[in-house]
Amino acid sequence: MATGEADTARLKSIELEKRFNPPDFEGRIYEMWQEGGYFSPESGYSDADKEPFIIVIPPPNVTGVLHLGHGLNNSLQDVLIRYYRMLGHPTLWVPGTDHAGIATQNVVERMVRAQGTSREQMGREAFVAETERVALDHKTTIRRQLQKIGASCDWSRERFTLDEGLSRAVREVFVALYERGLVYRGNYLVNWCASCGTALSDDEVEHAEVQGALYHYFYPLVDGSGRIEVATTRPETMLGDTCVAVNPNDERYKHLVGKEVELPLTERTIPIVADDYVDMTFGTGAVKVTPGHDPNDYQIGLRHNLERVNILNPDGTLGDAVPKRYRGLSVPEARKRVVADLQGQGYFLGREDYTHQVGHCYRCDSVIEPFLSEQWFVRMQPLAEKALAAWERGEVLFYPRRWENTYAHWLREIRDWCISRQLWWGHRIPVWYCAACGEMSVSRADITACEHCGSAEITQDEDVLDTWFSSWLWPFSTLGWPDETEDLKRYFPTSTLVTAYDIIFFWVARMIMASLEFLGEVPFRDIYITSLVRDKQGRKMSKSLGNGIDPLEVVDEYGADALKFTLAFLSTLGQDILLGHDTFAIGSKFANKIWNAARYLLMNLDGRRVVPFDEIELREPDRWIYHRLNRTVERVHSGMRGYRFDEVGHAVYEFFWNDFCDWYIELSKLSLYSDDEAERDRAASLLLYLLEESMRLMHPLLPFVTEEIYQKLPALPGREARDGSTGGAPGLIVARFPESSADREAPDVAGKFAALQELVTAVRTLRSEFTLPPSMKVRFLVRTDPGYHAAEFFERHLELIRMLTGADDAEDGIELVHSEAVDHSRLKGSVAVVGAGFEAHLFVRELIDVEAAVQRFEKEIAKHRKALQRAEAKLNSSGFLEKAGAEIVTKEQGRKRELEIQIRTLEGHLERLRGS
RNA sequence: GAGCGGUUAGCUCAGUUGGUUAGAGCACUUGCUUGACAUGCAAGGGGUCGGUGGUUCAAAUCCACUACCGCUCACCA
Repeated sequence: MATGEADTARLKSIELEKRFNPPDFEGRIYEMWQEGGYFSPESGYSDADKEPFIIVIPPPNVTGVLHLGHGLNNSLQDVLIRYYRMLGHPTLWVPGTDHAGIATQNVVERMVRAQGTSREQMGREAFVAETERVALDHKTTIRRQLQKIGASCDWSRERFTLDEGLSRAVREVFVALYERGLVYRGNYLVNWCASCGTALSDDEVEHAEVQGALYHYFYPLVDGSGRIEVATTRPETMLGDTCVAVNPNDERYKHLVGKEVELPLTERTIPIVADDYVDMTFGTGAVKVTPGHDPNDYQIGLRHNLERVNILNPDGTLGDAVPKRYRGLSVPEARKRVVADLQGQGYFLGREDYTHQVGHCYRCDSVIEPFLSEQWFVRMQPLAEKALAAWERGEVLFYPRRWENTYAHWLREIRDWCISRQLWWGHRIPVWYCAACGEMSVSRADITACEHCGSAEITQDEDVLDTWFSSWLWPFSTLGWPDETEDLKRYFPTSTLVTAYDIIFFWVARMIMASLEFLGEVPFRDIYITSLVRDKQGRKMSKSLGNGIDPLEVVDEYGADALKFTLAFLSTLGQDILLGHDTFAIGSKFANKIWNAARYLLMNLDGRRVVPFDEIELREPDRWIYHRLNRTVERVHSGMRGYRFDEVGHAVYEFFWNDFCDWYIELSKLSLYSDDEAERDRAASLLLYLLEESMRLMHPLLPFVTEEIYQKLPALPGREARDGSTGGAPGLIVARFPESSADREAPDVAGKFAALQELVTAVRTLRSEFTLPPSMKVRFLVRTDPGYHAAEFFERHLELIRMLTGADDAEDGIELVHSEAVDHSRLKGSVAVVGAGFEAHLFVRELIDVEAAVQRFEKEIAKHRKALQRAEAKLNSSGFLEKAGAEIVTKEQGRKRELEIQIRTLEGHLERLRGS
């Protein structure tokens, strides 16, 4: 560079706030990103030849606000998005929310009840309008929260499952599946939640063990020839019994098959039938059968052509099918009365405690009743087969792999999907029933006349569709399907799905089904299953336990970077994360470290000139740090590719803190404060280049602090931005991600530098053990074995060693000797520390406790002897010598030699110490 | 009943294809106002890898059995 330009290129020092305070810049930085349009795949900062990288957000429910699970999930999505964006891929993260039918309706119902009204009083239209208002509110909150944690979603593409376009997708799919015979309507036994007032799919029922009872009683034979004893956990259902079943091979009952029994408490008589289903060994071997209220009984009923008696009303009370005295009672009330009546009338035989599994509503935890009703279903078998085949062909990959079992198992055991919900909040089922001809019309568009007879006397199905019936279309409905939009062409299929394991079949498997059915391909290739967030005791975070952590509070307290970095750092593949509030100190401390390192470097720029990188002579310590950086870059890339966020976090943490701050910045002080102007420029420039590259490397994990620092950096010549301009990118967010390169590899230098670190640490350890404060300069002599690989390296970096060990500044502060041994006379007054291939003698004998030093040596010798024994044992074993690889044997031999030397050396020192 | 995961320092977790003295963060001990950082610097102590048996020259790492913890799935009245 021409010296004439020098003055104009002189830098001023740059001030960063002394205190690292994320709120000072996070909001401003996010705004800058948004205004720059960087969140869009068409930002102009991506490479034309690269594949787009697309994520669709798992849409949070509009029921509430984000919890820490969302914090984790979205932080990791942001890490991926930012990484691929910096790699130059057109990158799109589609945000949005889910209308969450039951949950949201429940929330709003509670709200209106608190206001003294009710859903029924308000009427459907007003209630839905109110729900829309609440949903909008929550959508706004959720968006703000995602922005606060730094999510770089493309907000111009935000979607909601009830949007016009997505609703059209829902209709298209419903009607198309109906046309293909995959959607049907029928009167079947479904899971009914009386409290929510709706049917549920099988997957929405959670089984829990309940302490109940097995009630025994009998039914008398009509012909008076005897009786048959049954046992049940649900005696009240006997009011809907339509037969008693026994096993056809059961000798005890063979003669009774075909006979009738009286059904107590009712006026009815029912037959005894033979059915293979009945287990002769369980209970009495005779089963009361209620096809209207038990799935097994339902099957028996089909086989024997039995009547199905529905004893319940939709609200869970007993209905008109039962005798008057039981009508209107709740199930528990009815159970009591039935048992009491059976006792009163002499049918009751006793009860025994019995624990069994009972289905509960996943939303409200009420007991689920099998309930006979008219519902819409999806025939899942054909869809499941496709989804299974796609997985078998390797078209989707789970991280970690073991979740594929969950996926495959669910698909193999697939059952039809009940999709109607007796709710008001959701996609209204697009079916109209005609009062005139009795036919139904299934239509993509709203209709005003019956498609069969043209009558206007039609009414739309009152029910709405299961929320998941819209969620399963999310990866393509958000991109515009069923229209053939540009987005759909460009950005479907997406790249990676980041979600939790509890919705693998609710959502993940179904999305794959829907995509295969309607787009002909899987919606994403990689499925990253996040860890589950728990509290420090390992309990699931929940509202009722009050042990949840609000991600926004974490952001307020520590900053969004701390949230993101900590979660990534702890995200090992398939392990739950235990978190307390203070856990986020991990990220917070690291961000603080970054801030302060940058602050220090930038405050020391006054009068410096940035030397173009190509003109800088890289010396050994520089080659060492670039070697370390190169290895780190590789670790980061492989960690990102394998969704090993913990690896990525640890890699950058170790590099930046341990290598760069603890060693490189420290050693650079020698140059940075030298008298030589050119040397200072050289050092400052290298530090800036390293800082800049570190910011790029760490940006996905700590986007805010790295961007803030990046914005403060002076222009660095030779750094080309993604848009072709020089001196850097307009935002770190679109700067180039570091790539590893072979010419940065310097294993030889790295090995020597490690030796230097070993020497420095050894000296420091000795100082520390004898409490020689850093301010006390010491004099020492280093002897290296002949042929020691780092001998000349030490020679070349004597000043460095001097600085790092706190050695005396005098000419003879450190002396290096390369020979087998040192004259004992020269070691008077020293105490030694022994390393592999070298020993250091510190002349501090009069300052230390000799007895302590003796003990130290004894301990050291004992340790080495043990290791030597192990090595010798190996080398004496013929098996080892014959079968182990030559390399390993050589290594072991070298190790043995080294230990022998060290022990001999240590023994010599010990002797001299004792003799003094 | 079936399947899956976990069991490694006081705590929370890493540990690639089996190969030297098993790592990290936190906590702990000691010493430091060392030209940015006490959210810091330097140094240190602390595990033989749940148990048993096996394969191997060699196992935290592979195999079998077993114990405990957790999760998921499952229609036995």
